[in-house]
Amino acid sequence: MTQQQQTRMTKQRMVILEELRNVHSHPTADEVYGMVRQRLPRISLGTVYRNLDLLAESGDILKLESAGSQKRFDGNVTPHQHVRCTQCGRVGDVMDPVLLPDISGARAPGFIILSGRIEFEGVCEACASKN
Amino acid sequence: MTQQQQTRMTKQRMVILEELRNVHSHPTADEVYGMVRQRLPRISLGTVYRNLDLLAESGDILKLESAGSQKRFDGNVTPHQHVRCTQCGRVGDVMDPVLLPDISGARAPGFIILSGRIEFEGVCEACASKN
DNA sequence: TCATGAACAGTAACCATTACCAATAAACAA
DNA sequence: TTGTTTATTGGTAATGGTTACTGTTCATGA
Ligand SMILES: [Mn+2]
Ligand SMILES: [Mn+2]
Ligand SMILES: [Zn+2]
Ligand SMILES: [Zn+2]
Repeated sequence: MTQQQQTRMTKQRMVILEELRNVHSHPTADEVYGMVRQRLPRISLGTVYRNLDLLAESGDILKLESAGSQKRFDGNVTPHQHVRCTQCGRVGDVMDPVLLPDISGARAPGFIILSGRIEFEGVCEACASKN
Repeated sequence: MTQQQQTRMTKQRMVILEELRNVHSHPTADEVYGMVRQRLPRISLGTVYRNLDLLAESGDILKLESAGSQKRFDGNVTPHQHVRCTQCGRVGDVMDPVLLPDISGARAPGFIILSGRIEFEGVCEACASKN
């Protein structure tokens, strides 16, 4: 009989979650680190990474992954979609009815398709004004 | 007046392109390295990375940056879509009419949306049989 | 208040990818 | 064919993001 491992609500975990819920910027782990350090100056980067993973695991936050750029995190877990700036990697929310793609006809040899999601790409204002 | 830099077709670049066109597995850079080394045992991993980038730049191959820890590469540049195994990261082709999502109504504050693409997720046969 | 061990800070290790550089070899003109 | 130019190579060091380790701390329930 494996004992269910209990989780403790630490000050660090609390602050990380609060800070993530207060912004719409989809920060990277080191950006979260910078935000949280204003309130907990002695927190370590490893603690930030560990808690971001645990919070994503438990469904309290979203982990946005894309190979080649660093992971980003989202305190808003209500269903919505994202745009990614192809130049700087910044992520924004898409303000629209979440249109789920019809994947009923999709076949892929050697794979069982479980879900489909639209990934938007574009340019953020900061990058657009640079060009 | 900047001189246009010319590109040379080296044996290494040739073999990398050929090997990529011969498989449907969407290999990672180190997997390409393993494939190419059978024909060019003295090739270096850096050369593989450099050429994968150049070939993607010139449009001869695709660089797939979907979620996962490593980028993957595709010698098939005809329009098609991909599934990614959420357990092992393997990527497969989706055999279906390419349904481009309608992004005309999509708005994202602070972003200019340029394109949208369906990301399929699922489980590959190898992982499915493990469960 | 105390005992337990989950979580911590600090730091080392890891892994994918890039950068560097002297040596090599495509490309092209003679 | 031969020589010249310089893009590209192999080998290796460096980078950047993330994860692993370890002794100490502190959240939690008895
Ligand atoms: Mn979001
Ligand atoms: Mn493909
Ligand atoms: Zn940008
Ligand atoms: Zn798999």
